[in-house]
This record gives sequence, C-alpha cells and structure tokens, in this order.
Amino acid sequence: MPTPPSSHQGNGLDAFATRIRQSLAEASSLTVDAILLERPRQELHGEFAFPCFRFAKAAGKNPAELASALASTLQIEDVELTAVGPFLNFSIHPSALAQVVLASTLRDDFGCAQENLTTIVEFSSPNIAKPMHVGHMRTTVIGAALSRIFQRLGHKVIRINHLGDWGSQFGKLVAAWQRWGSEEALEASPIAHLLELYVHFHKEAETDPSLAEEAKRAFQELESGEDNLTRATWKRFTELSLREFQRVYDRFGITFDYVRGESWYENQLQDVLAWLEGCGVLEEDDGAFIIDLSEEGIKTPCLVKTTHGTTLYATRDIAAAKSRWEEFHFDQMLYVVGAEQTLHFQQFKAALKKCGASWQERMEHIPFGLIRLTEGKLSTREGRVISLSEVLDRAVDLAQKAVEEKNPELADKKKVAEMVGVGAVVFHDLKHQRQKDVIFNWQEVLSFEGDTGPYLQYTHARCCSILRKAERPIPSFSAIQPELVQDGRDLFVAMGRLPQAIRDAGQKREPMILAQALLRIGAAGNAFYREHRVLGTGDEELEKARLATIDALRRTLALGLELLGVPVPEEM
RNA sequence: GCGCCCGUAGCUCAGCUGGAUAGAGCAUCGGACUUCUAAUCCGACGGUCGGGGGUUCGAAUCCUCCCGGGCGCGCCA
Repeated sequence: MPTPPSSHQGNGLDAFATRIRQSLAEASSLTVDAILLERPRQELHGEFAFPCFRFAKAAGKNPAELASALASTLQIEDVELTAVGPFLNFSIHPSALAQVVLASTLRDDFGCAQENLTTIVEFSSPNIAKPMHVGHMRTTVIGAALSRIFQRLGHKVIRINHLGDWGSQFGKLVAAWQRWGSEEALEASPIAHLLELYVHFHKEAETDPSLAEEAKRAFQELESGEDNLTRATWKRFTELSLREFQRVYDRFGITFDYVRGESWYENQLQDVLAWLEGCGVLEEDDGAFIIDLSEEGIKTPCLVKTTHGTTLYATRDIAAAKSRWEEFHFDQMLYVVGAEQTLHFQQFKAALKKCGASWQERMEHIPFGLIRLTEGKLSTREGRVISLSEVLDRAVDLAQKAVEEKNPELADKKKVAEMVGVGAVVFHDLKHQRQKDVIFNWQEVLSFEGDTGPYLQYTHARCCSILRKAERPIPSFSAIQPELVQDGRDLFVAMGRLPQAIRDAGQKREPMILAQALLRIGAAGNAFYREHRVLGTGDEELEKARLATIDALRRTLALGLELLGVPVPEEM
C-alpha cells in the first residue's frame, strides 16, 4: 500500500521543484532562492529545466559541459537528469509523478498557501441610478476572482463594493426627478426611469441654464448632511438601485463584506479637509482647493474642493482610504478599477504620501482595459450600451438551446443553462490579460467550444458522469496503486502545476494565469479519458486507479472554476 | 503637446524573472461516435513576433527612436 512521504503531500509539483532546487544549490554557490527553474518548451524535455548559462559564466565553465557534468553527478530522488546542450532537464519518474499529484489533488488544501496577509479588494463599484453594463463586468468578475484567489492563498480578504452613490450627478438627478419624475415609472423599473431622467436633464440643460443651478443647489443640500427632502429622495434611489444590482451579483454568486458607497465617508469629509490643511498641503486656486503634486512628478494637481465648496471624487477616495487604514490596518488594498483612472490613483496616492501617510504604499491600482464596441466606446448618454443582464440572458438562452439539443433527458435543464451561460461569460472575461482592451463580440462571448468556460464545465461533468456510473465509492488514495496510471503524465503535470498558477495569479493580480492553467488541465483531461477507458476494463486495480484519477481531475477543475467564479455543473 | 497602455497565425489570444524548433482556440481542410456525454479527440494548413537601431553568448521579452490603435491630462466619477 503506497503512502506518500509527508513532504510530498501539499501542492502538486512543488515537492519536486523544491528537491531539484535544493540539489542545485548544494552543487553550486547559489542560494535556493536564486535558482529559478523553467518549464521546458517541449514536453519531451521533462517537467523542469535549468539553463546553465549564468551559472557556467560565474564558474568560468562552458555551459554545455557544466550541464552534462551536473547530469552525471547529481542524484535526485524520483527525478531523471538529462543534459541537452546547455540545458539541464529534469524528468519526474512517471509513477512518482502520479503518486504525488494524486495524493495532493485529493487533499482539501490543494492549492492553498499561508501568506497571512490582510487584503482589501475594492471592486465592482457601480454608479447608483445607472444600469450595469458590460463595462462593469470586468471589475466585478476580476475583483471577485482575485478575492477568492487571495483567500485560497491564506489572506484575510475584505471585499468592498464602493458604490458611486455620491457626487454632483445626484444633484442633477434629484433636480430632474422634481421636475419630471413619475412615481409609477420609478416603481416599475427604477434604474431605467432614473437613467431616462438623467439623459433628459442633460438634454434640457443645454437650453435651460436654471437646471444647472437647481442641480448644484440640490447637491449642496445633500452635502449639508441635513435630513431634508433631497436626502430622502437620494436615499430612495440608492435602495432601489441596489436591489437591482443584487440580482446581477446573485447570478455571479458574488458577495461583499462591505457595501459602502462614497456616501459612507460623507461625515468624514470635513475632517479630511482639515487634516489636509493641517498637513500644509492645501493650496487655494481660483477659489478651489488643490494639492500640488509636481514634486511627486505629477503635473496635474489633485483637486479636493470646488469653488462651490463641494467635495470631489479624490476627496472621498482619500477619506475612504484613510478610514479603511484606521479600521483594518491592511497589508494591501487593491482597487480593481479601469485603466482610464490611472492618473486619479497616482494623484491621490501621491497626495497621501505628501501628508506622510506611508501606508499609501500598500495601496495598489489594478487597472484593466476598456470594453469597446466596434462602433466605439461605450456611452450611457449616447445610448451605446449593452446591459449586463442582456449579455447574461442571451448566453443563458443559447445555453438552454444547447442543452435541449445535446442532453434532452437532463433533469434540471434550466438551472444547468444558467450555469453554462454565466460560466461562458465569466470565463471569457477572465481568460484575457486584464490590461488589454477588448472589443465586445457577441459571437465570441457566446461561444461554448474550444477554450471556453463550458468546455471546462463539460470536462467536469464528464468526470462526474464516470464516477456516477461506477456505482461504487470513489477509491481513496490509500486504496489505489498510482503506478497503474503513470501513463497519465500530461494530466498529472497539468494538475500538478495548478498551485503554482494560483500563486502566480495572486502575485501578479492576474486571474488569466489560472484560467490558462485550467485550459491545459481540461485538454489533458479530455485526452486522458478518451485514451483510457475507466469502467469495464475487467481489471479491478486499474479501474480503481483510474477512478481516483478522474476524481482528482474533477476536484481540480472544480477548485479552479470556483476560484474564477465559473459555476460547476455535475451534468450538462 | 505631455503622460500611460496595447501591437505575436485570416480572427481572438498564450508565451512566466531575457534562454532550446514562437504555442492554443476559432475559421478552413482531412480523420474518429454499436463502447464511461462528439459542448470531445487526432491530424493538416497557417507567423520576416508593427518597423529600424542598440544591449547580450542569446531578444517576442530589456533600452531607444519611429509607425499604428486606445486611454488620460483641476472644479465628472
């Protein structure tokens, strides 16, 4: 009965990488940390590679000679060394590979780490009274995925939805409501009606200057902090909007620890202005107050108070950051916000730095590229929008048709269609590098074949199906002979690399790294069960070992998909 | 004008701190379902890595200039 050595248990290929690096460190003057292994370009070269160029240079030797010398001297348990030119390649013994990867993937702490940081993730943050469109999808989906990834890595994660529920636009909205608002329309479809009012306001304001005055007055009333009609109206808009947003969050399966809009920091704004004043960074300029940042290399000053005495985005962000620092003492605070706001984050970080708030170094803007339409940038006012619920609805409709066609016997087709549709949309967003702009393309978002969410969901469902049809308990690790599945090399390597992918995804704040790793697992998994029949081979031990492998695949996919926020159906 | 981001196969994208013959998916073409779900698998086709120069034993990756696209540049957020 093989039992894995304890050092092998935790995390896939880590055990081997550690062993190889230690061995190389002993053979050289380098520290373990300085030895970075690479992944060979070609699979036949093994699982890890060490290019000897730098090492050889330091030792004054020829890289190829050094590689072959090391290959013949070093001995590493379960690892075969081969020198190919200047490269030293490491191939893990197939049965050790199967054993170690199976043991670790079958554990509940697979892919975990103990980074022990307190991490705040601010994401989603839609604007009250405006519909959530595809543009809000990225921050929502990326932020939620990063939060789960950090959680897996052992962070204490605090998710904050920083609603855009404050600012001069609410003055406009209240003014518009007082003139043209309809109680019935608001009840029927709150956000749609509020948007209508907002658009109407902008149109009328072009010819009617008194509107701008009313709007300004309304926002001043709001900022006064008094319990007046304006405030009551604003509060109602907020609640109605939030109720609609919640429906989208429910579909994505997203929760927040704090839904704190900008208004939450409202009563701290005067203190913050006083604090800035006390720090001696405030300057008056044309009746407004600014913080000059030229010494920080930023030409545009940070404006914190208008000539009308109202606060701005930056003022509220400074207040929010300060308040969160005092409340949570975070190790890192990530703002998942579009790349177009880069300057704003540079500005308010620099402003904090100028005030001596050294903790501002822990704040990090996580920018992402714009979603654009072929016709141009999204614009609520110009009607170039695709609502988020429409995207989800269309994806789910299409998934429904696919289920109907491919698996008409399925019990809960509606539920599965929802999972597949949402999964397709979420995965599509997360499989690209965040920084790149994306041109929204229905055909691509609604694709269920190839490198897609449904492909991975399908692979998972197939595993579940095999395990179901086995009609026996899933064999535990201690009950199988791993060497019987040593021909599943590609699959074990792909699964064994998942912990590293989770760590990289966290470190680079890039869920795509995890998505790509999952696609490799999916491809290897599909090839595996295609080539290796699990049930009905007539070989009891082989069936047990293959069942355990399918179980490992199922668990690994489920783990990765859950981290990304892609639903995990057991049938489809 | 200044600043930031992007430019890899027909299309959408990977390519980790510079390393071995630049990889996937879609599309196209050709194979594989009496066998655990063909939302799959196997194969073929397809690239002067936007362009020039530089650093290096080695550059898609780093530096520089140019071209093309996007975003931003105090009283919106």
